[in-house]
This record gives sequence, structure tokens and C-alpha cells, in this order.
Amino acid sequence: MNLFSDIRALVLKALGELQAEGALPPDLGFDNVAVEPPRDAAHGDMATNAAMVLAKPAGLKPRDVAEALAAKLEGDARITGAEVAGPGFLNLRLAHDVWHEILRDVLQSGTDFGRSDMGQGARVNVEFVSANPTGPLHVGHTRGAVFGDALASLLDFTGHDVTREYYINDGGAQVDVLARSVYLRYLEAHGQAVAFEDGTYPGDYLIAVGEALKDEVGAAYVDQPEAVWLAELRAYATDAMMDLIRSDLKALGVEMDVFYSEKSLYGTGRIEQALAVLDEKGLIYEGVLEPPKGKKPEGWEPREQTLFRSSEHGDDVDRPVKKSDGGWTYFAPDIAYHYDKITRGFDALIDVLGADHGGYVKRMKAAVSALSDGKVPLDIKLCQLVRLYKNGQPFKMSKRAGTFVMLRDVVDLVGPDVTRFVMLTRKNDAPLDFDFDKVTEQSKDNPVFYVQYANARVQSVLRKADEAGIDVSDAGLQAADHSILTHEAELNVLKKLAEWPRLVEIAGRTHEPHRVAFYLFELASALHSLWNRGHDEADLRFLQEGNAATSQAKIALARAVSVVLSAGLGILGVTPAEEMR
RNA sequence: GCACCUGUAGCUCAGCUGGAUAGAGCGCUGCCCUCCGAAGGCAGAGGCCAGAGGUUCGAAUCCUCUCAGGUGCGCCA
Repeated sequence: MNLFSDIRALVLKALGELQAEGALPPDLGFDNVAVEPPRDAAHGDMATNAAMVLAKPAGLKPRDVAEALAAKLEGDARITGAEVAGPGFLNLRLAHDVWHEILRDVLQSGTDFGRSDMGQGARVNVEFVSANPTGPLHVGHTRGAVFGDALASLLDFTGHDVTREYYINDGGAQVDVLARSVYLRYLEAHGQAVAFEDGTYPGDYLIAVGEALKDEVGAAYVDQPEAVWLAELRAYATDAMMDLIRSDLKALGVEMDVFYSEKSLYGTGRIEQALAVLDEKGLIYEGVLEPPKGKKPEGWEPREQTLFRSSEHGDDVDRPVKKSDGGWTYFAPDIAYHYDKITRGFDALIDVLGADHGGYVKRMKAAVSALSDGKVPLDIKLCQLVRLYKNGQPFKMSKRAGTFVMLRDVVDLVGPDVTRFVMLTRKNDAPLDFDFDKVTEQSKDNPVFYVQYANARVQSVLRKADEAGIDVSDAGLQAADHSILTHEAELNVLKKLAEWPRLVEIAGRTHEPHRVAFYLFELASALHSLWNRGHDEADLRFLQEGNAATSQAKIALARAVSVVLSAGLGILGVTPAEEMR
């Protein structure tokens, strides 16, 4: 149950009655009527802008509309006060019962509390990571992996049918480079001295691949020309790298539903087919592009290419799908890949990419718009870079210097839970600072710790209550008399719990999982605040000595916080802490 | 040159897809531990929301322009 939509429904019903009575014009639309938590708690529990939105089209004064609405709403048992404020806000106060009902709902629904059917089962494809299969994942990929996975969970929680997908770029020239690099390691395994020149991957992770290849084929490829082994090694090396990447993802707790191979698009007519669709719409032509102004690429000369008229779908210029030598550009298989996603029947597509792919957004949106006749929306989420720090000092990533930080390094050092949470404490399009020391610090500066600690405190109360012989089973807590929870600090926690379903919908709609992380911090904060007031005010403690009934009600509140924390952490892919060590 | 992202407290950042007196953490100031729930809590100071116009009942949020930082710009994926 979502309290905000319930109250909004109530407001709409009242407005409808006013309409029926002739107090409002009959042709008035209520789409813009919103019910929100007021920023200032002194303004009550809920506020609606109905009067201000409707006054103008109705030809009435905002305050008059608000007064009429207030009179209607005050008849409802859930509303204990409705007052007009400011330019025409209607501030509502809700009965304590409303909050206690939320508590019951949380306890009954468990971590499904807040689950929404907003998505109505729409099929959404979330493509993320999609790192080139040329080596293990590094810290930049990690952010995309965590973001994509959490976004997918969030969409699932809001009623979408989600597919997590990884696009394997196994079709391009970089796979040749990989194959040749593996060949060098293979020769090395046979005792030959090799040199890794520019244009090869010198990474240590290929040593094992070279040795495994030797075990498999013996000396069959030694001193053989490329023509003999290249095609074989491309496939062999790609498989080896994907195994590596899969295990990296597993270490982070990410599981893909689909791995889609770029290679499968070549030689199968898939690319030609997708381009034919565009061609039918008159969006493919032979032409010559203007050189970019200002910074002319070296050796620029005008050449005729096959172009996609992406400028008709919002792009700035048209984009080449064929190189001047007739081969496909990288864009062509990408078009085919997205066309494939569309034909698989997805209602919406999401691509999670690194920020360096910014230049790619418009053309891909143009392609999807053209291919689906504007029916399938594509949202592209760009993840900004991660800046690493150690002891407050920046920590440069450089391939050449060999200090390239891998996903595995981060996860091994701080664990998957901390990695995931911290990666989600910034919105995707802002850069993220990741300090290895701060993220493991046990203090309130550290949001991961702060949230986990709140959950651990609740678990601790539950254990102690159990030892004291209080029934803290789900049934016991549900049956408790929650109506004694009337203290402001307790109501604050309940109100924060009531926000969860709304927060989830907003986060899901905007594709912004970081909102969940911030909410969890606020919820944890509300619990800590109540907990600490218990220090001075004994009757605010969860465990009331010698009064099992009161304890049960208070512990039910704590338990509900734990439930929602678990649900939220679950979306982020973080395991709730039972205790702090 | 063009496109995209960013610009909010001293610092790091939220800000509900247009709402009321713009929030949090850190840092700063002042309180709160004989013991029973202080790896914490409470209170306070701190703002021209980069700047200028516009849209409207109402703008940090939408539009235009300017400034600053980042990213990218045919024959790499």
C-alpha cells in the first residue's frame, strides 16, 4: 500500500464530489493534482496543490477551492485536520491509526512492502557492463555493473519484467589483438622468449590462458602462420576472457540473464536486415560528411560512405554505417543488436555505459526510434568515472604503469557489500570518489556502516527481547497493540517507513537507484535518533523491562525498520548485517 | 567549432521529474556518558542554488544566452 496514492485517491474523490455538486466545472482534469510530504513537518503530514492547480482553469480563487476541498476531506476518518496555507496549499494531518496501519502492513508484507505494479509487467531490457572481452573488469566497469544490477532490481521491484543483458564485443579488431597476445603467451609457455609490442595486451592474466592452450593443443600452433591459428584463437581467447569476466561479476554478486554475442550478427544477414528496415524508411543513403569544425582530424579528406539519416531522429549529423573501404562501422552491428532487442519484444530498453560514450547517445536513440517507429523508448544511463583514493590521496589508474585497479582488487579489499553500496551513493552522472580507507571506516561518516549498524541494532534488540522471554515472532509482533506508539520520535520513524513505497516508484520511474541508498540512510538516521533518545528517555527504549506488551509494540516498530532496510539493501544487492564486528 | 554531462553551505553531495522558510554528512561552536543503549545524539552558525533574461499563481528544478570544469566528435569498439 502506498499511503500517498491512497490519500491522492481520497483527494480526487472529494474533487469529483465537488464537481458533481457543481462547485467545480465538469470538464476539469486532475492529472496535475499531487499529494506530497511537505518539506516542513510543521505543515502537517501531507500537502496537496489541488487548489492552486485547479483554480485557474476553474476560474476560481485558489483559497476558495482549498476551503471547499478541506471541508470535504475533514469528513474522512483518516484526516484529522485540513488547513489552507500559503498561496493555496492544503495541509492535511492524518490520524495516528493511519501510521499504525502502515506498521501492520510492513510486518505482514515483509520485504515485499513497497513492491509496486507501476511497470505493469512491461518487458525491460537492461544492458550493462558489456566490457570488451579482452581482460578482467576494472574499477570503471564495476560502477556500471553495480548500477545496472541495482537498476534492474529496482525495475523488478516496481513491476517490470526485467532482463539483464551483456553484449559481448567479440566481433571487432580488438579480438585479433587479443588472439595475437594469447599466441605470444602460448609461445612463452613453450619456452620461447617473446616481446609484447605496441598493439598487444601484455597483461599477466593471459599467461594462464597461454598455458592452458598449450595443454590443449600441444605444439600444433608453434611456428605456424596466423592464418592457421587466428580464427581458432579468437574464439578460444574470447571464451577465456568471458569466463574471467563472469567470475568477476559473480564476485560482485551480478548475474546476467543473457550474454549476447556481437559476432553472431556477422555473416548471418542480421546487420543487413536491420539496415534494410532503415532503408525502407528512406533513412539510408550514400553521401559525404562534413568535416568536424574547429578540430579537423588529421588526414581528413571527404569520402563517400553509407550513412544513416540519424539527424531526422534528433541527432546532430548523419552517421556512417559503412567505412569508406566498405566494411561496417561499429555502429552498424550496434544498430542490428538493438533491432534484435526490439524484435525480441521488449517494451523499453536501457543501456548503461561509461561516460566516455556520451557521443554515442543521440545516434543510438535515433536508431532505436527509427527502428521501432518511436514505440520503444531507449534510455541511456552514463556512469561517470570513479576516482580512487587511499588515505585521502588520489590513486592514479594507468595501464602503462601497471597500477590499473581491477574489480577483483576492490572486492577483495572491501567486500562486495561495501563496494556496491558506495558505488550507489552518487547519482550515475556525477563522478564518484572511492576512498579505500573511508569506505571501511566504522563511523557515521560512512553511510554503509551507518545503515548496516541500524539493522544490527534492531537484530540485537530482537535477540535480547527473545532472551527476556518476549514473543518476537512475526505473529507476536503483528498482534501487538501498536496504538501505544504515539511519541513524536516513534511517529517520525513510522512516517519515514510510509515514504518507502513512494520513494521506490520515484526511483523506478527516473531510473535512479541512488535514491534508494539515500533513503536508507535517512531511515537509518530516524532509527538511530529514536534509539539515542532512549538513552535519556527510558520510555522510548524498545525493550521495556517487565512490560512485554509495550515492548512488543515498540519492537514491532524496530522490526519494521529492519524489514524495509533489508528490502532496500536487497535492491542494491547488499546483504544486511546481523551484527557489527 | 559543435554535442552531451556537471556547477547548490568552507568541503563532499541530496533535493520528490514546477511547490511553502533550499536539506544531509564532514568541518566549526555549544551542550549530552558514575551505571543501566554515546563507534552515538541534540542544538547553533554557515546560501545571490555559477551569472543574466524568460515561461507562471510559484523556478535550484522548464526555456534562451553567457561563464567555468569534464567528456566526446568519419575510416576504434
